[in-house]
Amino acid sequence: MTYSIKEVSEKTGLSIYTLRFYDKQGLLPFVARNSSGYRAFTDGDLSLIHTINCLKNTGMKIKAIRQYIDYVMQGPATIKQRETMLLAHRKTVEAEQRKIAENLQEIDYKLNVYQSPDAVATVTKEQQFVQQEKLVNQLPNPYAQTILSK
Amino acid sequence: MTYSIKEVSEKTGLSIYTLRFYDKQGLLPFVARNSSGYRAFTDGDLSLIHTINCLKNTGMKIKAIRQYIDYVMQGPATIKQRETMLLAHRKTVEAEQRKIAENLQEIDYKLNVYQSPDAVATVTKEQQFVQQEKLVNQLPNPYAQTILSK
DNA sequence: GCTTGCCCTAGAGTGCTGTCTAGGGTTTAG
DNA sequence: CTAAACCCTAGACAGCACTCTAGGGCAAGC
Repeated sequence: MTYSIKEVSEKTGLSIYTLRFYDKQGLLPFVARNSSGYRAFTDGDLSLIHTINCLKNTGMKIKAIRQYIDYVMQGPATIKQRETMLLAHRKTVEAEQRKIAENLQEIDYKLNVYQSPDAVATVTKEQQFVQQEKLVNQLPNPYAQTILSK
Repeated sequence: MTYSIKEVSEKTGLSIYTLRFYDKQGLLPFVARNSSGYRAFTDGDLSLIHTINCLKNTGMKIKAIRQYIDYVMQGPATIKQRETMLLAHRKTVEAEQRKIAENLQEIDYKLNVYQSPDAVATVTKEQQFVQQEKLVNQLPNPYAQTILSK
């Protein structure tokens, strides 16, 4: 049993365009063609596409994914290289995750300000401060309202 | 005290090109100009650029960041809208984080296979399986080595 | 007054990842 | 036999976020 590109598109959520694009980029060298030149996807192919999707979803570049797939196509001899690649990738993904978490914390800090009962006072004070800075340096005030008490 | 674009570039890690690009995109309407037409960044401006950076680092699109900055420029009246935006953004970032974590788990599964003492056997068996699939469906075998023990 | 090292704008170019179009072949049901 | 619904390729186009170039202004030191 094999699947057409449309069926694979529905199974994976990748558009037909994307599947053909990936093929063009050398990500799907394992997909065979039938006698009419149509792509005939097997279950094993789907499993590999799933792996490609995981790598893509974690931010790996297409060029790097192609490198990984190339290793897969060369068989068991490249297990060590694959391990090295995936370890390095995991490391970068984890670093990226940490960075995002940190930035999210700063956003949460902003949110706390906005959700506090003193939000208006805090924000007004901040705006006064930046307007004061512009004033001191003889710069135009770019803000909508001028809020400068005394 | 104000900062030149070069100083801000060094402080923030954003290239001068990127800072000017952000300005062109309407992300820096708060940055004033001195008498020579040069951008004069204040400390308050740096703080806002920091916020922009947090939003960008968590994947917010420039267009959405501009919307947020527009709210900031309108003063305390838009606190509610800012809160709504940041809450929605936090939700999408958290969803994205979860998705990445899930995909990373699948990559870890692959890594476990590669790191196991039976790695060669497992990978060989997988390759035999996919080659068998191709054979059964009368498709060419795209793999480097044919490993098909009876 | 001239070189050096900044600053500016407008707009072209790049890299990546798709997405779509044009032109054409195949398969199946009526 | 033909219409509908698939499939194919090559290559154009798009969206995003920069990155760079060309052409020119300003400020400080020699």
